[in-house]
Amino acid sequence: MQNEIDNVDLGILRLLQKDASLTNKELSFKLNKSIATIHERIRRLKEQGYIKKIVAILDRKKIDRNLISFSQVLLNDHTQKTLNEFEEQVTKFPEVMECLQMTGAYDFILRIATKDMESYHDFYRNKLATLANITTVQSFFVLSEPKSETAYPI
Amino acid sequence: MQNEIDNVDLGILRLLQKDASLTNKELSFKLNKSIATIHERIRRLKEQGYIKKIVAILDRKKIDRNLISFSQVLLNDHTQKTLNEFEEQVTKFPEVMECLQMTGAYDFILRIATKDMESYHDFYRNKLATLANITTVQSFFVLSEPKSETAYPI
DNA sequence: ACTGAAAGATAGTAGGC
DNA sequence: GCCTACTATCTTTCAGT
Repeated sequence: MQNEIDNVDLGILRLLQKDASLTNKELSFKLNKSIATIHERIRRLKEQGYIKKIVAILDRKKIDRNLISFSQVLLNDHTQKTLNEFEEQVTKFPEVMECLQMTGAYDFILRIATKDMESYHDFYRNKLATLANITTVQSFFVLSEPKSETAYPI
Repeated sequence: MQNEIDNVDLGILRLLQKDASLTNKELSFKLNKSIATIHERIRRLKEQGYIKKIVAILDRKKIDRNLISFSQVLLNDHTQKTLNEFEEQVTKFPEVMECLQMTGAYDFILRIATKDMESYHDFYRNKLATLANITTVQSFFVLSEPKSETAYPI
């Protein structure tokens, strides 16, 4: 079993990133391969970890997540212990959709989804700000989303 | 047709956000409803826009997107024309996965996915920096991803 | 609104090229 | 590695409650 990827695999990944509800039959037509071939390719792409998961993307406004905040966090120090503790605790908060350790002036960027500014404030005061070793938190809020993609162009 | 959502709908959304390859049969078992009911609920959730799309999430490192940058962009002015032009042009770049207009010191945050620092540099010099009306670009790079979720806890 | 069952479509498997 | 053909399973529809 080789670990290289060809144009058929790329085509499958390209299409499934945009719409994973496409059937093998539809893929086989678009990519000029038999259904069985498509089936086997998808099995391999999952097995080899190219496809991590298939998920439903929801309209966040419909489920009352109207406010997205990006919060840049600076910690007091950067010992293994402090970093691990912060990560462990902050990733437990359901409001935190994303926690990324970054280069630059701040240590982490958090993407935080809440119902509105009031619930963000509540999260900030009663959850985020209670964590140990935080020096600074700088928050920005999303005004509009001209582009938001999960699909990598490949 | 009512636009309210009940516990069965919530259960479906909760499960499909995590794994949209679940069959109606599996959902019907987990939620104690008939297959036909699940089927009808999902149809409605799509029709009403709760479920925007079903997508495959890829492992970006497997497809050679090893570097993620967050770039904060400040524009020269904030006329309708300048904002629209910037949005229109920056969203066309395939490297730009996300373009968010923000409150605060900067106007936009971009999430940029490239192969490595060299290809980021190429993008920056030959694409992003060529756009009109940019005052400042401040970029940070992802070191690690302690948490990265597409599923809202509901 | 929910259900069970029928009909049609798709996924998954196996054997041959 | 790709295909056709087969079987199991799933989706989709619909009459009945």
